[in-house]
Amino acid sequence: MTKILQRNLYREVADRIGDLIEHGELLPGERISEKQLCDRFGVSRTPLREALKVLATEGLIELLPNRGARVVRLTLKNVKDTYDLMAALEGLSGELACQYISDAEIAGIRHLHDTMLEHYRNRDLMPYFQVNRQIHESILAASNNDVLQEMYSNLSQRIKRVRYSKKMTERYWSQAVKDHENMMAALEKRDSQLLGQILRDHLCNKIEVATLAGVIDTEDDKSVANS
Amino acid sequence: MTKILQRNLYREVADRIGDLIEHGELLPGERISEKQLCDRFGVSRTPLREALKVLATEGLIELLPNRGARVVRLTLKNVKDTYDLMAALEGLSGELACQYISDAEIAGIRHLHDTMLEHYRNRDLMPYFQVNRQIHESILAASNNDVLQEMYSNLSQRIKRVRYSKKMTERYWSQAVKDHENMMAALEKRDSQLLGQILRDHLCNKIEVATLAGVIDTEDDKSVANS
DNA sequence: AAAAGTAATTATGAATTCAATATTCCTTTG
DNA sequence: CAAAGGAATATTGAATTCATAATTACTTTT
Repeated sequence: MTKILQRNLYREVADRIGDLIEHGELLPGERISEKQLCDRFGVSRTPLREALKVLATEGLIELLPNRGARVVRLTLKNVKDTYDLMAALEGLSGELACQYISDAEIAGIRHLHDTMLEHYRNRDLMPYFQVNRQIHESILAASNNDVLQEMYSNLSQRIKRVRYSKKMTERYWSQAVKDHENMMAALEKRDSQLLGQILRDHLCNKIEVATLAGVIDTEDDKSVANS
Repeated sequence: MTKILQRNLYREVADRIGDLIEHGELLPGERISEKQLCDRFGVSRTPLREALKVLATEGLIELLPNRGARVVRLTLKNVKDTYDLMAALEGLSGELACQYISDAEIAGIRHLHDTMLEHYRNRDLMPYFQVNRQIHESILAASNNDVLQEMYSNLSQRIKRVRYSKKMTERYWSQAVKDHENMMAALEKRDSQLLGQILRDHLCNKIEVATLAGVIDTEDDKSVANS
């Protein structure tokens, strides 16, 4: 059932440019020079330009006619909009998961959940986040909706580079854990409406938005004055 | 506030290929010949291939390495998945719209609603659908979430070509109209939770899926046997 | 010296060319 | 006569080339 991954050069290049953006080697608002990237990757302009077009449709860069491309500058509103959307998608994933998930899968998620609680008790932030993500991904996978998963991963991609801000107040954290307790209960009862509701309201997302205000691109970084 | 629409050649070509797919001039599973389309549009292969890459990202075609491209074959599950997702997005659009919508905008939608009822009373199916769509689009626009709107229109694009099936049983139709009455009421009260719920459950979508079974691409049309 | 205008340079947009892979058609063999 | 093998053809993948628009550097003028 493993998908045949087609390795076109353009896709390879697009992924690597995506990495550069994610890791901050290409900065928001920064002009992307074709020649520079061609030299860097050792490819000609043809596949590189194809990659840029794809990245533009994926929402990571924007194309300025006759003036090249630049990394999309994420505004606070933009990120907030994206999180709202992702919350809705998570809600749907929960509803659908309840319909399709197997006992074994639930058991797997229960295990992740318990592991996460352990990390919470030890206040191990990074492992907590990692398992947390695995839980959400497991539910998404159990949703049995390919289109949903595709969309979610696209949105996730877009905001990856600002998602590192992992500050977490005790108050928010304990609430997030409570949410997860409720999620787990709803999932084990296969209560699709309830799980959907919890996931839509799960404030994990809102927390991040709240803590993001300082991280988001300001208006005056690498941008060139445009007419 | 009107966006400067960039008119790259590749984007133009992508749109026109999209039209060909929508109108059934390129059939699902059909092999897309680059040369043929180049001649048709009078462009070279460079912008055409860029267009194909973009269309693949948008989910309208699929690229087979070294074997060209072909129109995505929509399965019933695929369409169902897409509708589920769109319903979730509509729900979100309703929730958000309640927060941001102005009295004037509500009045506008009320007017559309009354017009739609008139078409329903006269059993004018096409005008009914048209105004119906306008209502949903107005709510979406009032959501004030650009990312949401972008995603929705992409999904909409994908299934456009099977969305023509406009059969409608009396029973379903009257239920859809009732849904709309409730929507209108929720919107005028700005009850975001309620409107969200109604839109998620609005069976307009499910109707179409139900009537689609016969329209969807079968497994044996234009496809070439692949190893 | 600052601003405006113009030439030179550079970067992008698109077509063409070259290389590699797949497909077709024909021949050969069991 | 069917199936397998191989040459010829066509198609795709990627680099190069040509054309056009934008940017920069320089000159001129006030």
